[in-house]
Amino acid sequence: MTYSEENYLKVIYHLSTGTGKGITTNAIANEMESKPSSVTDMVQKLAEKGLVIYKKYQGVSLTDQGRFTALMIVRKHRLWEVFLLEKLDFSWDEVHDVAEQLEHIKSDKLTDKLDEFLEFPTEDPHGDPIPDKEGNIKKIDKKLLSEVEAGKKVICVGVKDSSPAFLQYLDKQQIALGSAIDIISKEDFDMSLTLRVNDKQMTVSNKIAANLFVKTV
Amino acid sequence: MTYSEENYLKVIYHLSTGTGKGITTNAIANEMESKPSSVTDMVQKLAEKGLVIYKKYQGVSLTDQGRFTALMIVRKHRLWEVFLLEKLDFSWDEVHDVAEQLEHIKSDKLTDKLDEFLEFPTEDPHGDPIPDKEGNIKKIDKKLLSEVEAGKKVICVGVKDSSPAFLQYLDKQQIALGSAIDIISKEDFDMSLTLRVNDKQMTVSNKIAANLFVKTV
DNA sequence: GATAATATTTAGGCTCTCCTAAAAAATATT
DNA sequence: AATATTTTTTAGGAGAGCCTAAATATTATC
Repeated sequence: MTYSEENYLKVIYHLSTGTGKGITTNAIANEMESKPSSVTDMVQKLAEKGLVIYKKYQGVSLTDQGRFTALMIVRKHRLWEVFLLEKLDFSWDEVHDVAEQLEHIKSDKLTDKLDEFLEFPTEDPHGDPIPDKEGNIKKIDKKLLSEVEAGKKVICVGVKDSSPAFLQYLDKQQIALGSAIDIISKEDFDMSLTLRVNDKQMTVSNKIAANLFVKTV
Repeated sequence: MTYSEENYLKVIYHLSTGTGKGITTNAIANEMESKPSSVTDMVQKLAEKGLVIYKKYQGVSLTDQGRFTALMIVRKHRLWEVFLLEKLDFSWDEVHDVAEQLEHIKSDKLTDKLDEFLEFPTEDPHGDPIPDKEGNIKKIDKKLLSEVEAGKKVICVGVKDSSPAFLQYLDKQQIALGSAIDIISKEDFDMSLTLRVNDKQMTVSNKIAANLFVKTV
């Protein structure tokens, strides 16, 4: 399994969650920042190896074997993120890029020992669940802040966008995993929200709210 | 800097220690388990990038920039070895292969934070010195056990061969870094040695003795 | 349902890193 | 010193993974 093949499987996995349909060539190319023709090439190769199901013009989906492989990469990525944050004092906006490299290290023993060293975490620093070594992954009950109606009290449980820019914004606003958020009002015109977080009132745009996962309490 | 380029620099670095002369194409090919013609290709590429000095048929040597790059790879390799052994309970014969992958992770922050997390170790689990971030590497006073005369008392400070087979042999004989060894006698016929280690007497072949670094006390 | 727009695939090419086989240089042998 | 042997380089090619441009299929629009 090459570095590149692993990245394709991971991207297909991420695009698949939620959709039962085939993932389009264009969607993959966008996510990989490559070209559709490159995707077609690779997808055909992955299909020959039995990792994806692919019919011309019909999009692609993971086989059981492909999904398991993808889950093991996601597992490694998220375990390393926990390691970087908890043991090496990285901030949550710094962990992703390094984990992107570390996720490709091949050693089952390393992965399992790391898991043990971290005391079997179930979520990464962005609130995403960590698959276990059998590929089981817990489903986290969450919705986007933008989808909750005004008046509700919620708790921040994750982020959709984990780019440094967004994560640094959250740090600046002192919003972290576990933060309690009161939704005071919603502005119909631009869907912006007025919130109370840490006893402080603030207004956030719809774009912010559409990238923050919360659970209602 | 690609994975492959880094491996070439590392191999050239290791073959260079001790020799002031150019490293031959064949020596590199042997070490890399590849072909001399492949080495010629890569060495020309590294020379264009200013990482090695190369004249046809004259062998190759590292430039300052090439040596520094190699030292940073060695630094990462040895730090990861310490991590695997001390934090994840790997045994000393298991660390090398995984460190071989981890040494290519690119993040200065990661390397330096790892160094700090491990409390700035100066040697790896095989007794080899760890370069600091400026590329300084301490010279360890050591000689091969096979070169010490009978009657001397020495302490094990490292291994030349770090293959699992050899390291497992040492474990079995309860020889570790720091072990005190009395050289009782040397057999002229086959250069085997009779030793006392941990109050136990044993005989080791010249091949063993020629792969164990010791310092005299 | 025909045509326009979009998405996808194919064809052919490029770079990287490796290879084999042949040529050239260096070294060893007589 | 001339020849044989070994080492090294060159030439040409293969597979991976990417690209652009062109062809083809699908979907949207009238």
